[in-house]
Amino acid sequence: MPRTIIHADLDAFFASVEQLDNPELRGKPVVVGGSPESRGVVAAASYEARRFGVHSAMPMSRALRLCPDAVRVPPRFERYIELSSRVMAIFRALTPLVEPMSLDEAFLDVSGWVDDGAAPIDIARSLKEDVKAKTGLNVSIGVGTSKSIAKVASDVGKPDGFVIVPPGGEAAFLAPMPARALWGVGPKTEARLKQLGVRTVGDMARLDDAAAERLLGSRGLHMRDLARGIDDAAVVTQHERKSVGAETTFARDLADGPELRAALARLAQHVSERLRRAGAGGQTVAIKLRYADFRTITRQSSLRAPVDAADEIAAIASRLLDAELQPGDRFRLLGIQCSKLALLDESATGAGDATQGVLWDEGS
DNA sequence: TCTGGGGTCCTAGGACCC
DNA sequence: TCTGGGGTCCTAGGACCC
Repeated sequence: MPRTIIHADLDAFFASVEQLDNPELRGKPVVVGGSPESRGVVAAASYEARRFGVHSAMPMSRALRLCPDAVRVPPRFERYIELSSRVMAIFRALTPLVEPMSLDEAFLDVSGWVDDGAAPIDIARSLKEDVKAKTGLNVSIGVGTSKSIAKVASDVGKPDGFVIVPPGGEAAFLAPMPARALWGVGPKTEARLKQLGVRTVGDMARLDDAAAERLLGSRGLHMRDLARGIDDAAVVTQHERKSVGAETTFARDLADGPELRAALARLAQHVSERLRRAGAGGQTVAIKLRYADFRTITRQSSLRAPVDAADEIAAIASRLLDAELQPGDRFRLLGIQCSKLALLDESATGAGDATQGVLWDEGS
């Protein structure tokens, strides 16, 4: 019996929320993200804005040049989290087997309903209609026998997509797609594949074991299997969190001094609060430095015991920063990250949840 | 054109141990 | 006195995802 997996992806989520909450923005190009003066990038663009070539992760300065009539809205994460929770609750009313991938995206395993005689198309349609009726948001739906197929199916249907890949039709569905369509094939891998004439997922599917490993490394066989429509990864409802970090890009490059040190203290405070909320501490503290020329380094230090206090985290981060400082250095970004997490306080509000991967934004 | 912020996983070299 | 081999941990960088 094949599984039935749904991938559900809210369309242009942050931008759609802004249009939902402010009717004046409907039908207009909307870009959500930081200001061009503070070196912001696009976190989400409405489809009206995308017609001008605007997309996620694009520098806001460029987005506004491409689409001068766009309305820029700063992100309101609390609101996105609120709506995301409502959507995830709708998913969980259908099945407990929900794996959120971000605020706007999740996998659902509805095999149980299908085993009981329900048709995948009916389950998926009612889910889509339910989200629209209860939140006003459009969700693109992909249905297939695996996560990988469902994901690609929801991608190709966007926006307001509804694509069902029947069992047995996986390889034929994937074959004409560009290799980049597969999860895990990014710009670098795509370029390497292209050099050897591998352009489509179908080309990838034809690679023999040796060629797959040579081109794609240790994950080669797995990637090649994905290209063949073979994917037995389960929908996982709980993920263990591995790290907690915070970083900030400055509006202008900073030399060492009070401003940089104040930023470091704020970042340590932020990371500390999130660790404590989860009842966890980190046994490794790392800093990330991006220089004015965009060169980026990380430096980390492992401790004898996990820490969660802001002043301790700040002290370790300061030491790492001091060790790297050279006269004349200017920085555009500073980050602090704690990893090797351990539970310190089981009674904290989200203990157990130290673990949970929750709140990513959409972006790209 | 001038490049965010939150993550995960993989690789590779060196230290260290037996 | 020319030099094994395996395992594990740590560090740093990079690809990738949303």
